[in-house]
Amino acid sequence: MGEVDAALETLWRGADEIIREDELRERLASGRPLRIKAGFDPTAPDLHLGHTVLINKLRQFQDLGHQVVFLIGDFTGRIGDPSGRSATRQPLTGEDVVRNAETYREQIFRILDPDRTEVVFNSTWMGEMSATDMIELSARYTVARMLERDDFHKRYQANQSIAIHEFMYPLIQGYDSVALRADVELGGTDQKFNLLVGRDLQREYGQPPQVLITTPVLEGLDGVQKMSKSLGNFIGIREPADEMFGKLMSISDTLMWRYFELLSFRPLADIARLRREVEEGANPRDVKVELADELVTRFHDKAAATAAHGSFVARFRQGAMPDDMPEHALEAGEGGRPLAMTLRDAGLVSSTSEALRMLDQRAVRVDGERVESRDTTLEPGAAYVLQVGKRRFARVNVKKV
RNA sequence: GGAGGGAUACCCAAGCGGUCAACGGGGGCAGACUGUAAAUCUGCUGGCACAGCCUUCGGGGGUUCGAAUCCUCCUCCCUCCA
Repeated sequence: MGEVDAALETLWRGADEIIREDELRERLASGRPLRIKAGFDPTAPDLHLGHTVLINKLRQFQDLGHQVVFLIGDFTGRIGDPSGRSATRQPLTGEDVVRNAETYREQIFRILDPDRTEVVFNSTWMGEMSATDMIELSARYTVARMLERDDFHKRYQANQSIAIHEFMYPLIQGYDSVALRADVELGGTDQKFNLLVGRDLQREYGQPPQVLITTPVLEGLDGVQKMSKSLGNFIGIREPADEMFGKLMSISDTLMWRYFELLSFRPLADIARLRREVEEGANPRDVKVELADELVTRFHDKAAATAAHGSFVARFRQGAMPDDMPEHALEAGEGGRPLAMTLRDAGLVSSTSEALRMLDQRAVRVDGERVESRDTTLEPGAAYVLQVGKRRFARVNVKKV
């Protein structure tokens, strides 16, 4: 198998579509470093594993010797949100953008090679466009073609409003490719239309059209909905090692294979072997541990992963307490401190009512001993380890008044 | 500009004068079990100084012994017509 074939095979992994493969092959064969573009929203710089599917692909290109152009869409971000209804969204200031960009850097370089990454802002060229330039750009695309985009099409059919400026976003995104002379652009499957506009505009401006690679949307911890911060089903790449490890262990045995395919860097043959082993009776838990270990190592380091594994086993298999837990010093009134209130004040539950429910459900432990009575009080002058469920701990020092 | 429809707890969604702190589902949490914070089963899912009390059904005012349920005004959303 030739070098180009090997490269293509790597690039296909976890990719949804490559448009067009023959063009990509040709460019890879040219031997020159290609310019690989990926655009990011200037807001929400808290990246999670879902974002890394695409970033991993950028990394693969770097490993093959190509240059990544990490585009921050600050121009569009400063104008407002494209999807009509969220008029309340605050436009970002220049300072916000700079700060967010810094946060991006800090995060993406856990995966990307800084020497082969260029971070650019589209305000650099968009900000200088005159009204004339803008109209010229708009003249290169038609309403009918815009309406090909699924969401525009549906809204148009359903007689829902489409603001004119919404048409501008794909144009601007496409023009970015022109300005950057992108060879390849990566995006989620939901970006396909916008990416295609880039191809058309490049042709309009006399450039060879970029190759598109779309990456699938990663499911969140629930295994059904896409991973997103707002749905709360995400694993942030800046999360502490223990948390990351635990969350990965909490995904279902089925979802685990999807994560292997899209997030692991292990060869596909390895993964196929693991799958076979599980089918033949190996414990899927142990395979999941390997996945958790690899990913925690990537975003922290090997030592952190080992430690996280250790505390996971200790806590969930052997019921041990975590090494560090939040501590609180609280005062007791006459006759001790009611446990329910204390659980609330220590932040283990959100209300005394919830504390009482937890007591009823036999979920509360004090110093490792299960407590069920609603009327339990804690004697002043001592420290206690309080636990709700398997994961919530706090150390409380009850002081005499 | 005109005519209708809607707004219920984290989300979806019942309820249409008392038995409603409000059915059901999702999500979340907990317990059991277990080879995992998998799967499965069960329970819980307004607040409080908790066998009682207090505040919730878009907002205000009203009718009534009693309202999420009826009347009225207001706000917002949607559909159709222009």
